[in-house]
Amino acid sequence: MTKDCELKMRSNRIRHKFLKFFEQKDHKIYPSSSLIPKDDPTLLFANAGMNQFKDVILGKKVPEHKRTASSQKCIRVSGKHNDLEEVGKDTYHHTFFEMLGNWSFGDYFKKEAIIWAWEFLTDVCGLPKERLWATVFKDDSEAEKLWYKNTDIKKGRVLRFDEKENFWEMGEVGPCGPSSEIHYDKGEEYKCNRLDCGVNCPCGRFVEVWNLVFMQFDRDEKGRLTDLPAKVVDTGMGLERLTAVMQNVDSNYDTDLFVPLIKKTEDVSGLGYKSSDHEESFRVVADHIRALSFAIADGAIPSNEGQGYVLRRILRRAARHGRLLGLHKPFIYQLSSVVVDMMGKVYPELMAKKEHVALVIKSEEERFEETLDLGLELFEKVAGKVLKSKERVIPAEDVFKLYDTYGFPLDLTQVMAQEKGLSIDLKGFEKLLEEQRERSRTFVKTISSDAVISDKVEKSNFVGYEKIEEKAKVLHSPNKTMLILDQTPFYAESGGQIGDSGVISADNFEFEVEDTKKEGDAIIHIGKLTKGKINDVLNKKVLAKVDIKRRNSIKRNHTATHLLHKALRETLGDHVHQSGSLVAPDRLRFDFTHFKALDQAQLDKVEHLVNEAIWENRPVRDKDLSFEEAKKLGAMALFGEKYGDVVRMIEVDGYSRELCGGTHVKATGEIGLFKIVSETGIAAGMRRIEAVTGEKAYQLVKKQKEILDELAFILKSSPEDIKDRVETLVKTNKLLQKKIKEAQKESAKTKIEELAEASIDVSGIKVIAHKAEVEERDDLLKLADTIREKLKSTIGVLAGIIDGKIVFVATVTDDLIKSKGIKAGDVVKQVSKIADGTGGGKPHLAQGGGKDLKKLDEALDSLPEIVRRILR
RNA sequence: GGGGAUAUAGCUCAAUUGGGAGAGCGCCGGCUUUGCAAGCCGGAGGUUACCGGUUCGAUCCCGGUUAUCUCCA
Repeated sequence: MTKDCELKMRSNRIRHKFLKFFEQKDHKIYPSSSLIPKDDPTLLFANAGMNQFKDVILGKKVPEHKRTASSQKCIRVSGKHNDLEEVGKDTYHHTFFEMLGNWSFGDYFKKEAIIWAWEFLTDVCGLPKERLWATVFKDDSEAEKLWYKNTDIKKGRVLRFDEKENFWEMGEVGPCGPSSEIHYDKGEEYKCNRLDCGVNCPCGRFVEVWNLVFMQFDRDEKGRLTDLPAKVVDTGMGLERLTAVMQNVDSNYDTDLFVPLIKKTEDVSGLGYKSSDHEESFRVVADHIRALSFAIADGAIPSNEGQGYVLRRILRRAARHGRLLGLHKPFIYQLSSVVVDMMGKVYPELMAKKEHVALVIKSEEERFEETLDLGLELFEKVAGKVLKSKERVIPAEDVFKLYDTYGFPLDLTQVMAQEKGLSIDLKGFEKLLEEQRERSRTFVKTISSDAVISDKVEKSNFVGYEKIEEKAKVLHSPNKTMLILDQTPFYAESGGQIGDSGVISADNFEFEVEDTKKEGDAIIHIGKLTKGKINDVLNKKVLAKVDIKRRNSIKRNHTATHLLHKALRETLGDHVHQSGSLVAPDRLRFDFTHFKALDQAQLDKVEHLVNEAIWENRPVRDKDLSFEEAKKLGAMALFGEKYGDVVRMIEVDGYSRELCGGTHVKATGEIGLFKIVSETGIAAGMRRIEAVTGEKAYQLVKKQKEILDELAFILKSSPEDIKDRVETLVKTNKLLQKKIKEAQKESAKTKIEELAEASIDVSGIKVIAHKAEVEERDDLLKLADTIREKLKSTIGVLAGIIDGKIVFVATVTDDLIKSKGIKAGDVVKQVSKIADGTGGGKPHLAQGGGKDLKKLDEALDSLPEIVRRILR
């Protein structure tokens, strides 16, 4: 092939050629793992090709294949050289990128890795040899020799660098080793002014294309290096960079991986990428939409914490740059379909979740508008205050609060301040931001590295599909609460199904298993020792017995989950995808993509479909077959789930096929009964259904029937008539309450008359002191109201005992407030004081209280004297 | 993981120093009218997120929990 032809090679073709190349070298091609790490809490997103092989590299798992290759979806948003805020400023940083890589786990090492890398770049990609340079670690003469001996790289083109450039490590401890990089020289015209401009120069003339890591050492806590028993080759080559080199363009954004996105943004905004002053904004939007589309397709959702919050920030940054392009309405979601069109064939999860991705992005864009609106309001308040005070600068505290608490972008504050002829205290702002950083930093705990190589790989054989009890040998016990056996019927938590519990026993030994988990190839029984010593059973035979009743409940719920999945797709459409699942003994929970709440009719239909499948008592079979075969049969697979060569398919006869490693009933009839308990929303475009089966479902129905019967009995009615009965009861109850209120008012009136008659005259003011039998504070207040309504020139103090304490309510009629300036608050304060309390309130009505019940009468009796005092 | 903020009627939000939980919109009913977000009158709707503390008394003060928003890591 000629060079010119190769220069136009499209990115899809480059990716394909890479994988084919290594397939021909006997590598097993792995699909990319999900961007959402499954079993790695230290990782927010997949960020390297090796993520999915971590357990193999750490020696926790035996590799299925010794040679593998993949094109891995990666997202990097933090780290030394990749800050989110930097993306778009230059032409080569990205949040989302694809990493091409090949691996050897204890198979070939440096020699082949170097030869093949060279062969691929020069032969397959046709890159000119005179433009390629290689680097090796300064102490790695072996690699240097291999380069010169096995490739026709020019003399002097293999350079040595130190740890910073050419030594790789996973953490403080664990596997590590030297690396060798291949760089591409873009040419003399890119040379910078530095005298020593060359490979690794920051000017960008030399592009690092490929990094080959040779893991050959294991570093322990003391920093000592020992040889790894099985050496590992781990390579990584960014597809975006390679494509830019291959397509002979300066910028990754000028490759066919980005051009369609930029073009679409041009269409939507009406601006030109190169002809406007907004190149950065175009790049930001094009980059971010890729990250958003892929991450959401893999099941992530923008939210306010962790991984979801990263997505939210990416989206908001894109939206902000969209605004710079004049796009003030949601538009990013429209770009997601371009991503799907470009890459949907390579990453089918994009295709399947197309609508979901657009919907989630759109609703998140709308949410951002709300945040901005709120911030706008606050800004106006702050700006108004500043203008009033005749200052010209918005204080740093206010700017920071807008940014920190309300998420109002700093640049927006700046622009809007300018429009009002104001400036902002930027220095002060930065100081506050730095203080905030410092605060956060001091609290960061160092995550202890789990990169500890076990001395041996423990492998437990799972026999629980056929058996629920089995004799087994105890291999290892990391601590008193964990046991690892050579084989076990205990199912380890996986695929949403929670781990089994049960008992592991031997003569004079008993271990209660509360939960079962998996780590690498080892199945770990977690629980507590109830008899004997663990040391007595190490390497000895024990009997592992699963709690069968619990297991059966789990089986029912798991098969029911498959039926539910199918019924949902039947009822709502093929856009429904599982996005989470919990299978427990007492309930099942199923999360899926759908845009709005299910109505009662839909829920009824789903529930009915599932129950129908149960009544038909369909046989349930499991089959081991190849992934391709399963796909051909139309089995539902979970995107992002790792599947080996051989997959297990659960087939409900004539109903559903799903890839699944869980335990299931033999026939659907065992499920008995299926009842949906709730349907709720958990995020934009996501719904959750909770349901019960078998005995739990029966108990639920039974309980409800009992409640109905009980109600019927109380209402002296039949379950059928309850509804009518309650309706009339509610009606009459309301009527009665109304009547009571009226009656109370009526009796209050007469009461008031009595009180008025019993009042004491103090200088022409009627003074009422009355102790009332009341239930609550409100009754006194209502009575006081009536006094004020019916009487003139009156001061009233009402007292009651509530919860063992005295409550006083004082009221003063309007004419007295106006003419004499008497305040109910003053009155109640003095009265309460006598009973060891205090009080206060408004002029016309006040409340107080006291703890000393014995003083109640004395307090009331002294009211006339208090009034006299106030009048003086 | 750390900091800041919010949680009151179906929705949007009020409530002086702690002292009787409100408005607008929406909903229901009536009247007046036949239109363009109509007018008038009446009504329903609240465990002030949850738990605890201080107090005679907590929407308000203090502590905790949960949810949401937001910044930092």
